[in-house]
Amino acid sequence: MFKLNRMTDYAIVVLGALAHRQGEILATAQLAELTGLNQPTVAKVAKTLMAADLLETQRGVHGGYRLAQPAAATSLVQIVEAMEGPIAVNDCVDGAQAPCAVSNCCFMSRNWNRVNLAVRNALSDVSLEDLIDPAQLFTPTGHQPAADRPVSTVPQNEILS
Amino acid sequence: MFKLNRMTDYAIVVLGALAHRQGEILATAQLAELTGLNQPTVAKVAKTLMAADLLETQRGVHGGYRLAQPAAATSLVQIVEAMEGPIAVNDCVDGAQAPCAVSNCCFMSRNWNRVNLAVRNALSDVSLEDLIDPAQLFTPTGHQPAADRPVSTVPQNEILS
DNA sequence: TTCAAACAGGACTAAATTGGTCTTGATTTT
DNA sequence: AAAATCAAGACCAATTTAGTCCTGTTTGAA
Repeated sequence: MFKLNRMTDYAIVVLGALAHRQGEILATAQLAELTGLNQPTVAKVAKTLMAADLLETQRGVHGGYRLAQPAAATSLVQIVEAMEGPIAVNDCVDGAQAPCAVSNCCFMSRNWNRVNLAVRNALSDVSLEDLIDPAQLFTPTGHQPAADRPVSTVPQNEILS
Repeated sequence: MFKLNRMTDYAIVVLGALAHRQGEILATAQLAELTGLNQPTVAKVAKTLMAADLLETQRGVHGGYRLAQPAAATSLVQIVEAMEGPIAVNDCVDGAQAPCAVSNCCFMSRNWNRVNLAVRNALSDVSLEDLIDPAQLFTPTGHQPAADRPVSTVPQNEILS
């Protein structure tokens, strides 16, 4: 558990593709080709990332998206919070807009904040630049768009080890 | 996001009630009364906690549940993993039973493991004992079982501050 | 011995969330 | 003016989660 949404996963891949071609403006169709995602999905992800100021847009014929800041300046916490909202293991912490669903909230608030902070710190320690190391990724031949669940065709052991 | 399931929230409350009456065997009906949850829900939570060896059971007429270990020895990470399975922000880490849903897995594995470890450490720093400080909680009068969404009636400011 | 209280282990349904697609409109370049 | 592209949001399908229920088994007491 504590799993990221699929959309966050997509966002990382899309941002990774853009980081790899830093400065270039890429249309959603190009991004779809590079990442193996469907174009509408890329568009949806890009819109969410736009709202968080992680992307810049250019509309019109040769429009598309580009990173709003250098890859080294974008941390995982920004990406995750852009896609999933503020980090909060339950409703009792930080913003605390909702009242406690059950009773554990009130007397646990301090501990929950500690947990949240640790998660945030871990995520902010990883930058987008850290993720695009193997440069051979994000080449169209390396991926094939699949109908419902695009899967990387890059051999795992080659990179992991 | 990164939010805990409702069931995990319930588990914490149930364990808190048991911790507060350490050693005593409480039936699900009693736990329901103490926590403001419905009895079937308490039963379900207890079964899950049993499977994780966090509770001991006594069957039969005067049966019920009791903590399997002292509250100080039970950490949040045990509770969370009991209810939600192993901590893994995505499928690329630790067990890694599933192949990468998208391509970010392979080259991010190291970073994801770092994040997971930080989350686990944060959760293991908080024990069940830390949670039952305000002893006046878990008195039947302090809660009223609600139909669908039991809400604590304890004034927040009194404890939080 | 019998009965009732309690847990064991699932199956099952309903609700909520998430993922993915589509449509209509605005903007920009050619 | 037309085509390519993003903007914004509605919408449906799939998945996950929450909650309930049913049929057993175990245990203590009458």
